[in-house]
Amino acid sequence: MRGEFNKNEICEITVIHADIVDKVKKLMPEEEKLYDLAELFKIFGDTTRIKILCALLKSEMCVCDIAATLGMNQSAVSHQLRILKQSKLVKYRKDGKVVYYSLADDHVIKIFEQGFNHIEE
Amino acid sequence: MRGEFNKNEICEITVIHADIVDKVKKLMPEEEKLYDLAELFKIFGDTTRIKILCALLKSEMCVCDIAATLGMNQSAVSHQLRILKQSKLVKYRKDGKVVYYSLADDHVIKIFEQGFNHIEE
DNA sequence: TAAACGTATGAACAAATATTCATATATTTA
DNA sequence: TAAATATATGAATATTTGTTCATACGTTTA
Repeated sequence: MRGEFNKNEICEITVIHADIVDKVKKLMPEEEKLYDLAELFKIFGDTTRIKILCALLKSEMCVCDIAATLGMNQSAVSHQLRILKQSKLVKYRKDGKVVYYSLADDHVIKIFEQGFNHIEE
Repeated sequence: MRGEFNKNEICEITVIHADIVDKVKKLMPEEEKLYDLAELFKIFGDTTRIKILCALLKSEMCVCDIAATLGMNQSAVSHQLRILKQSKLVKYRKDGKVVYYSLADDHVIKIFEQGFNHIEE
């Protein structure tokens, strides 16, 4: 009874095709790289951030105008902008007390395109 | 003192560039589309699911082999496969009691590519 | 220089979600 | 047919995370 026996082992994982498991294990990218990839997509996995990025796709905007466009309060938008900034998806410039945000590069556009491709079919 | 006044209003959002806000509002995709886009990226925003997809990128695999490859228990993998299945990112076929999963189409590859492009610079 | 204003941020709270555990289901095999 | 096995799933728990509120910071202006 392998199941019962294995319950006290380090790991009760069963393997059916050891060859495939070995092959795929070798082909998998580094753990850290996959972690970073998930972290990146996590940024896109929030409606507020998607809306902000989508707005910046159309125009550079200041914080309060973004808030007005989305119908959200300034604080919520500011918090999310911080996350987008940390992920290097947006950049900003200051003009007096106004801070203008814009897309950091065109990766956002490409990622959006692929996303839309999937949901539109 | 507009700030204090507005605290009792429906909405205290300030607008600096009304023209830009109006323009961007018109150009924004439908709310529902953006929601769906965020939902899609949310799927990619989890390390376990990223690893599963990455494994399936290399080979069709059964549930327990995926679990063995990732060093996770069968239940956790099965739960995540259900989510991937619902999002139509993976498909499956049954052979006796074994269920084999594979990528539904090549959208996953494209989305991965764009993601890696961003983190690798 | 004091008030107003645009933005940033820490803390608190609420909601979402991933994993584990136990168990159910379905298929094969002895 | 009973036992073994591969997978699925509901419930519980723990963690993560988004929003709100209050307030701080930095800049402008009266």
